[in-house]
Amino acid sequence: MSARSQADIPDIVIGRLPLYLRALRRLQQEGNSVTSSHELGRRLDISSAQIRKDLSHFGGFGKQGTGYQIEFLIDRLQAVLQVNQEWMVAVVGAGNLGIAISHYRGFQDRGFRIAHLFDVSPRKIGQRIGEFVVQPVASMREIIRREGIKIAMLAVPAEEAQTVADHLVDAGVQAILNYAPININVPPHVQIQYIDPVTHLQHMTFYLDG
Amino acid sequence: MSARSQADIPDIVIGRLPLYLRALRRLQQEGNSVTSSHELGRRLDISSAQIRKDLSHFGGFGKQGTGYQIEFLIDRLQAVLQVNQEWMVAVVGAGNLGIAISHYRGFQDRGFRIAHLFDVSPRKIGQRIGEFVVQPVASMREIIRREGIKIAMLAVPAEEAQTVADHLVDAGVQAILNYAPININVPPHVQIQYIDPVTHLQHMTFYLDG
DNA sequence: TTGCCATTGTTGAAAGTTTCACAATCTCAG
DNA sequence: CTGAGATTGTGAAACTTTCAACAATGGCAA
Repeated sequence: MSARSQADIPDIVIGRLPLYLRALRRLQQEGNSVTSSHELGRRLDISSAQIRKDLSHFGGFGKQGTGYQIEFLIDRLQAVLQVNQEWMVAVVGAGNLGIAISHYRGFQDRGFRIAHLFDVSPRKIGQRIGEFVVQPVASMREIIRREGIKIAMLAVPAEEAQTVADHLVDAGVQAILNYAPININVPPHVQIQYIDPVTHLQHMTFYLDG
Repeated sequence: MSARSQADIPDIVIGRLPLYLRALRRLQQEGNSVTSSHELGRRLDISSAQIRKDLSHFGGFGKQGTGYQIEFLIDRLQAVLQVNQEWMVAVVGAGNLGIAISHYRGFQDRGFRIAHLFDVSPRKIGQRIGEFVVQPVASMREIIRREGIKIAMLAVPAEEAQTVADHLVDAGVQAILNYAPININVPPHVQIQYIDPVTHLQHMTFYLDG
């Protein structure tokens, strides 16, 4: 991992912080104000020692004998992950998936807001999808530049993913969440993550009998 | 990981096999018939040594001096992952996400076929979604049992995910891909994997400047 | 056939990650 | 105030994963 590697914390630790955050918000919703590494661990199926060690990278957030103040810990983790602000996100691809993403209400309160939905197809451009009007990929670069958008979600066919990613990077995007079932190459200063349900399914079928 | 741990191969290795498979199919589509650990590694951003070591767990698939026959390697990996057959999959939740999943054409040729789409809402039951008619969750157990379905995708609200998962396990499902943004607990003989785009986004924002 | 180049499979070392175990410290009841 | 019980933060140990290096081997050209 590159760039801001804040005091050299392992990437694998960073990857668990969103899970802690998600579980903490749930605990809070359920009416709790305090929790412990044991309780969190039980819920997440992660050892309590691991949770304590992960959190200790960022300072002593807990209190011996008592545990962690949920609200305080949520605040600190949001600050660490920089999701105590709202990031604008561009979605590219207005097929079934892009449309489902655009309708999803779950980004809002976790630090993200979809700002634009792009597609190449003349059939789709101009169409209204929820609160968005599909915009042409041709104007993507200028819009992303102008609005300083740093994050994009890629929901285009595999064949187009690399090309679109190149355009996004050129426009200044620094983080891409790629839903296309293909690996894409980006410069080292750009973050990339993948979502491909089939890889998860294939991982699980290894263990099934029959 | 539990159950069939075929000669004790690390789970992290199993998790990479679907990526190898995906890249190999792409290489094949592009007209290649042979590849090497270096070429695969370059595409996947994984070291060639790692790829050779991973593959060596399952036997010597390559030839010194030449590399790997793509078609042969695809066959072997599909056999290892047990995706040289077609698994029936049940989708639970006919919201935007469940609908997008049901329309997705990308499962077919990678070992999976969506067999049913379930929902609780009377408004949705009976509705036609692509090639499926939404069926009541009430009849889920019987259908899954009868047809011997082993895999389910969960696209219901977080609040209902644990309950639905319990029903699925009770019905005999052995692998669950959970799209709800919440951790769920299942017995050790059941595989579970998660897809939550927000956790990926939050992972990446850690590294962004600003 | 020989020699050169490419590439695998494998070993052992290095790097990274998780777990253990416990002193330090906090809370609370008596 | 004291002692019991709970829980954190952490250094060291155990374990896992990745990487580097290279002998062995195959293909091919001359």
